[in-house]
Parts: sequence; structure tokens; C-alpha cells
Amino acid sequence: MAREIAKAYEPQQIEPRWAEFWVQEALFKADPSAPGPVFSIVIPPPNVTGSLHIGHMLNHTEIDILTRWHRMRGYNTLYLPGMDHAGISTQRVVVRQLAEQGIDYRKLGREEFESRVWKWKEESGGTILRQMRQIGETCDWSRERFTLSPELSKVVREVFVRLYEQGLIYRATRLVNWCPDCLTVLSDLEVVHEERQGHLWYIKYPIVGMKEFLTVATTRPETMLGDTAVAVHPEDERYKRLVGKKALLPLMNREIPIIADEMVDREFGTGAVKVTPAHDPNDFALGKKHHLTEIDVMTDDARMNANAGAYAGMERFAARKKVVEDLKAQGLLEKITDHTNAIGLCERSKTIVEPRISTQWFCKMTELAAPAIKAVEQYAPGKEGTILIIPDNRRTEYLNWMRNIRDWTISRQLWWGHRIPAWYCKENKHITVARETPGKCATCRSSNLEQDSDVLDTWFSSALWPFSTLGWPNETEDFKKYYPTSLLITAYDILFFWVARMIMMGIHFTGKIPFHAVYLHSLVRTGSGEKMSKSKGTGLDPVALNQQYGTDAMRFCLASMAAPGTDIVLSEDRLASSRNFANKIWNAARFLFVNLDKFEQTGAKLEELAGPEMRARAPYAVGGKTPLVDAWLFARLAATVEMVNDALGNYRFHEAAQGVYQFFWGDFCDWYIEWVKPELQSAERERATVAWKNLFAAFEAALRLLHPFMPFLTEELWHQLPQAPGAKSIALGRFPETETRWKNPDALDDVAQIQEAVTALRAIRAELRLDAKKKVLAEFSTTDRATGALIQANREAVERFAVLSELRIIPKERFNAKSGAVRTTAAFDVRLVYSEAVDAGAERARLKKDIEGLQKAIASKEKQLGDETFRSRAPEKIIKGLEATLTQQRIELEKLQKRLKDLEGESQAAGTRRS
RNA sequence: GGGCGACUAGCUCAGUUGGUUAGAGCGCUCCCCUCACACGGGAGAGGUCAAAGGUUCAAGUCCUUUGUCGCCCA
Repeated sequence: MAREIAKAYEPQQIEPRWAEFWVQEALFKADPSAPGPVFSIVIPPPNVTGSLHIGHMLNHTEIDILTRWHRMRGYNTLYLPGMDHAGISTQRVVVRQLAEQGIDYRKLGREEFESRVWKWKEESGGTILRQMRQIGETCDWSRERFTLSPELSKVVREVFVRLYEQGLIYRATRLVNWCPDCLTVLSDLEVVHEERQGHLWYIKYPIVGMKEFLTVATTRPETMLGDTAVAVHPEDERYKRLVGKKALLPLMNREIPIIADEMVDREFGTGAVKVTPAHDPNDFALGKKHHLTEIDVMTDDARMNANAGAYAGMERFAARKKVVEDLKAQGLLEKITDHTNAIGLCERSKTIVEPRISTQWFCKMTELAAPAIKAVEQYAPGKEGTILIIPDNRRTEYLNWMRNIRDWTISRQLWWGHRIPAWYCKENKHITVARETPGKCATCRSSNLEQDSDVLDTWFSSALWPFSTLGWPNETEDFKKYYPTSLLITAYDILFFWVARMIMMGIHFTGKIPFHAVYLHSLVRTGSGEKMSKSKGTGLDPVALNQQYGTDAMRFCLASMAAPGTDIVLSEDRLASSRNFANKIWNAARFLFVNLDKFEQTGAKLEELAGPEMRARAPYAVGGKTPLVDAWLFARLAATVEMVNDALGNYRFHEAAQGVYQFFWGDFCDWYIEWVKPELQSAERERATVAWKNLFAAFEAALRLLHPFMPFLTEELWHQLPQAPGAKSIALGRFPETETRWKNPDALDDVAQIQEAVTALRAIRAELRLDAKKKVLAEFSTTDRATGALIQANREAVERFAVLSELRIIPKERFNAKSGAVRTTAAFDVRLVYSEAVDAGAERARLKKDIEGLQKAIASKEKQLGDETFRSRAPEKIIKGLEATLTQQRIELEKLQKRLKDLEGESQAAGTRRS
């Protein structure tokens, strides 16, 4: 049967087919009752609003590589997909859409709004999950979860109630981070800091009863309208006499006390600061300490309220401008200086966060954090209940953050999310927290109840994800089998948002860690090193790039750059090189299939030559002896397999990817295929058959090795090879393990030596600019008999690789190093017998350079080996190795020097003749 | 302000416990459309490993200081 295969690799033709196949066949559905060790991983739930960006692509590539790898190694594997309801983001999206239709969401009312969001979610939410199917992620789609589903919402409520009953959730009035655009409170983590160029305004506050002023410096003059004190440092000699007196607050004409507190920084501004307890965290603390009044001068959307007197109704920055103008007009503005300050922005809307006094729900963290710290601190391989965080510097970051953790604001003034299960009775404002909607107040039995209107922080439900998705609090089969999960892979920028909270909640509620290890991967940056951003238009769109270069190329590219701890700078050049790799493999397969037709004409059957049972017994021997290059190929394969398994076990994706690349391209294509081409056509039936079997066996094993990185390409090609009856997918095949019988150090050495000879001969050709097709005579000489025999035995291959008419192996005495073009190594000399003149100048320059390098290397070794302390302290192995290398280098140097001398003699002789 | 990281070839990056002439991909130079592949083959050029000190028989690798850039926390 002739196999039709396109000349070039066209991912667009093959990817959709397999993506659909994997989903249709439900190949990756987990079975808790199946045997084998467990590998389970839950997706870091992407936002329901999101679409696949390059960061997901990296994250999912790593997850899927490890998932496929474990599955192929016989693990009972679960990769659980799902989504996060993304409170603020989703609400913002739908509010904006409604606004575009001229609808004010508040007028719709809560219920109607919620149903609109659900409708939006069903229709256009969850793009990412569709994209994940497209890119062939091996999720168990039957176990898809959503944080706001009825099941998971029940878990959220259960957890909230338990924490409340345990005293770990409480309601309090605090100064919180308020986003005037999202109109909700934010946790500390949702506020991002940014350095901005601003000003310091120096404002003169008249002192009551004195003809003096106290000048304060502030970065936010509009907040002065809410000042309730002025503070100085108690030791500050400049102001000691003023403490206890009153200042008259300009513009408001309110008398406020001048207080002393050690919190005041004497170096900042004038050393005197205005105190606005309702609008600044430090001032809030100061206010509590000194029992100051808290005057909130703003509305929830950051306009000045009635407490701001004449400024009421003005937007905060307009108010700032007006306040400054008015102060100036009254002669109370001393000066304005430049000042850089860190301002807090809402992570979502990028609006400047307003510190604001507000009653919210909080989660106590120190108690939850303690065991979560311990679990990471006490990590040791195999130690029960401990968690490995890699890379190591992230572990330190985690511990530092956890040790200084602060209470978490968990309520949000939104409509989209898990509504807080707390009810207040209208009469007495008693709080009732319950799993089911209560009929009566738990305290006063009033039936006049109203549920808290707020919802929970989205991250509150994400924190439960590793166990809520598996059925907790029920002891389900899934929970028993797959929890704790094996691993969490996520980007390091959400270490605190997700990972830390998952660990705390996991341990607290299940008594077990949520995962055994956390691998934190890098961020993908743009060419200029910035974090990719859709809004700035600097993000690469993975979907478009997958379309263009192939998902396999994208996966391989990301994997090959994913060194732990380093950010990835992705470029299209790099992507193209991965695509080229895919094409290389495609064409190697094409070579097999194209040539197979010829072979089949002799009556051979591929199924017999390359079926699974046959492949399993490779490498094959001819007349009882495995051909050198076949032994070499399988030895290289064994080394690669070992390396890849080791690298993947240690999250060293880049090493694994580069190992496969090197094997497939360097060893398999560049050397092996070229080497065995004549064998495949050999008139000797046994030789040809053996070559075919080994070729197929190695290729198929390499496909399985590559499969986790390039699933589509390998699936496509695998199906074109003869497989066992009923074998459905390469993804369910076995990942190669190191076969001891493949190992063969002698074959590795021998082929390396042959390659060295070939390279030397090719180098001479290149230097002489010989026509690539012109066959020339060459001589090979060595003092080592084994080397001579080796080259003799593989003469045909060397002749073909170096395009020689003949390679003569001649004794050293007969080797004429003086004429023709020569290359020399410690082990052998080669020479092209070529009548035309060699460019002696270039040859001399090259020799001199090589000699210089060798001399340097030799000198440093001689110095080292001559040192008694070195000899007494360095390990035997190092000394022996050094000595061996030194001997080789001395031989080589001597030969090169002789060659140089000969050349110089020649040119001198030529010069003499000329004169 | 506190903590962390990076600086290696023109570019983007590897380099696991200190140990024998420091590697890859892209780009560059030269030759070749050889019957799997020009998304290819072959041969090359290119680095005093940011700077200065120190520890050591031995430093890209460990320590200190400096410079430049970046990140996290407050």
C-alpha cells in the first residue's frame, strides 16, 4: 500500500482532526478504579471572560506535557479542566455591554442582572475551554467544573459557615482599599503599586490663638477637607511647643488638635503632617490611637460628599485642583515640590484606589497560615504532608509572605459571585450565618431577615478548587483517589492569590495538603522584555500563531525555552525554528514511507518488518552482529530517553525538549538515515531487512518520546505506522524507558571517531571550495590499530559522507603530510590528494590559531599538574582526566607544529624557486 | 524602606552539587536546489562569562563591594 504524505508538514491539515478525535473518543476520561499510581492535576481555573493568551499557552503546555508523560508511563491520570467565574472581570464585561445598549445595570435589578450574566456566560463565556480542546489538551472533559456551579457554590457556603463558626471569619469596620470604578472593596493583593511623578503641597495651617502657621506637606491636598488633627514627632524640637494647641483647618474653618506621635517621620516634608483618619491607612491607625473623629469626605465613586462643604459633588481630582487654587488665593500655599510616590491601582480597572472606611467581612489568616507554612518549611522528599515549591526562590517568597500575612477582605460589593450566607434581622441587626436560608434570626427569632447583599472574593472559591472539584465534603471516589492532587502548575505571579490560599484552605478543611508539589513557571515577555499585555497591544496571540506555525511548534518552542526561574522572551524566529523541527520529522517519516514502496515491491510487508512485536525486539543483528551504526543509534536513544525522563521529572522542560531535538535531528536524521540509505537498498536481503526493522523501531520509539511535546504530529505519523490491533492512540502508548540492552559505550565512542574523521575531511573540502559532487581521493593514517580497523570497516560510509572516490588507509611512514590538504587530530591524520594548490596562507593562519589555543590549554594543564597541592588535593579522577587530555593535546600540538613548519618550508622553497 | 533575581556569542537564552579548550537556537560568512526535507545539507566566524577584590590546588559557578536592569513586599 502506498502511503500518501504531503511534501511539507502542514499542521492546519492534521490538527483539527486529532483534536476532535481525542475529545470524541473521550480518551482521557479518568477512572478511579483503574490500576496504577495516581497522577492528578487540576487546572488553575482560567477566567470565564478570558481567551487563551500566551501565558495560558505556556501553562497548559507544561501541564499537558507532564500529564501525557505520566499517562504514557502507566499512571492513573486525571487532568481536570474548568473555569473561574471571575467576579469583577465578568461583572465589568456585562455592565459595559449593557451600557452600550443604553441599559443601566442597577436599574435592571440584581436578579435580572444575574440572569443576564449567566446568559452571557452560556453564550460567550468559556472561550478558553473551547480553545483548549482545539489545542488538544488531554483533559477529562466529563469532569469540567465551574466555581459558580450549584455544586461548587454549596462547597463555598459550607466553608464560609465553618470558618464563621470557628471564629475565623468576622465582620468589621476598617479602612479598606476601595475601587471607585468597580465600586467595591479590594483585598491588598488586588491593589498594584506604581511609582508616579507627583507633587508635595506645603500648606500653612494657622494656629489658633497665635499669629503663626504650622506648615504640613501632603501628596493629596483634597483629603485635607477631612483632617481631624495635625501630628508631629514628640521629640521634634521645632514643634514641641505647639503640641496640645489647636490649628484652624483652612477652607473648612474647623479647629483640630495638634498631637504628638512617634509614628511621624521627622524627615518627611516639614515634619508636621495632616491627619485624615478616614482616607489614609497610617492616619486611620493614628486616629484610633488618639481617638480622633473620622470624617469621610467622599462618596463611593470618589466624589466629594456633603462633609466636604463647598466642594461637595466635585470629582476628587477636580476637588484637588480647586482646593489648591483656593489655598493659593488665601495665601496658605507655601510651595509645591516634585515628589515621586507609589500609588495603589485597582488591578482590574487601573483606577487609583481610595482608602476608605467601610464595614466588610474578613478572614483571619495567621491561624490558617501556620500549618501552611509548616507544610512548605518542612518539605523533604517523600515526607508525608509536605509540599515542594519550585523554583526555590519562590519558596522563600512564599514563606516570607505567609509569615507576614494579614487578614483578608473577602466581601465584594458585586452581584456576580457567591452571595455571602449571612442574614441580618431588621430589628436588632443580629447576624445569622447559615448553610440553608434561615427563616428566623438565630438570636432573636425575628423572621424579618435580609441577606447580606455582598458576594465573596472570587479567590475565595478558587482557594477551594483542588478539593471542591473532586466532590468534597463528600467522600467521593474521585476525592479518595485523586486528592491530594499530584501537582499544581501555575505562573509565579499568582503565588499568593492561588497557591498560598489553596494550601491554607486545603489543609484546614481536608486535613491534607492540596498537592504534593507546586511548579511555578515564568511569564512570557515581549521582545523588549515587557510583560505581554493585550491592552498595550504587545501580546502575541497564541491562537493565530498556532494556526500559522502549528500548535506543536508552539508547544515545543515554549517547552524548549521554559527553564525554571527564567522569564521567556518569545519571538517568531524561535517559533519558526520549532516549526522547522516538526517539518524535519515529517520529512524523516516521508523518507521511510517513500522508500518503503520500493521495498514492498520486493514482496516485503511493512506489518511484518515494523509491527509492534518486531519493534520491541530491536536492535536487530546481521549474522549475529548488530551493525555498528544501529548499535550506536539505540545507545543514543537510550541516553536520550534517560535524559528526557530525568529532565521531565525535575520540571526541566527545556532540557527534555532540547534532548529530543538533538536526537531526532542530529543523530537520527543527520547521521543515521544518511548512513543506512545504502543498507536499505542492499541486495543482501538480511541486511536490508535488519536496517528496515531498526529504522522503524527507532523512529517509532522516538515518536513516543516526542509525543508529549508534539502531540498532533506524532499522532498523525504514528497512525501511519503498523500498530497492534485495537491500538487507538499514541497517547495511550508506552513512554520509552531506558533499555539496558540498548546501552553501548563502545558504539558511542566508535561512531564519534568516525564522525570526527568525516568532519575533518569535509572541512578540508570546504576550505578548498571543492565542488560538492566532485569525488576525490583521500588518505587516512593512524598509529592506533583499533582506529585503523574501525575506519577500514566503515570505509564505505566515510567515503559517502565525505564524497570520496576512495579512502586509503595507509601506514604512518607513507603518509605524506607535506603535500595536499591535511587535517590532523591526536588520533589520526587525513589528507585529500588534490593536485591544485592549497591556499597556504589561510592554512597557516588556521594552524597558528589552533596551535595557540592548544599551547594555552597545555600550559595551564602543565601548571596545574605540576602543582603539588593540586596533586594532593584534587580527586584522582580529575587528575587522570587532565593527564590523558594533556597527552592527547601534546601529540596534536606536535603534529600541528610539524605541519606548520612543513608549510613554511614549502612556501620558502616556492619563494626561492620564484626568485 | 525591606527582600529577591538577573547581567555569558550580534540577538534570545542554557550551563544540576566549583574540576579537563564555555554550549544551543536565531542571525551572520562561504559552498551546495545531492533522488525525505531550501521549513534543507555541509563548513565556518563570533565570548578576557558586567567591573573590582577575595576564598580555593582549581571560580561563569562560592563570598564582598560597585554599576546597570527587573521583580516582589511595605
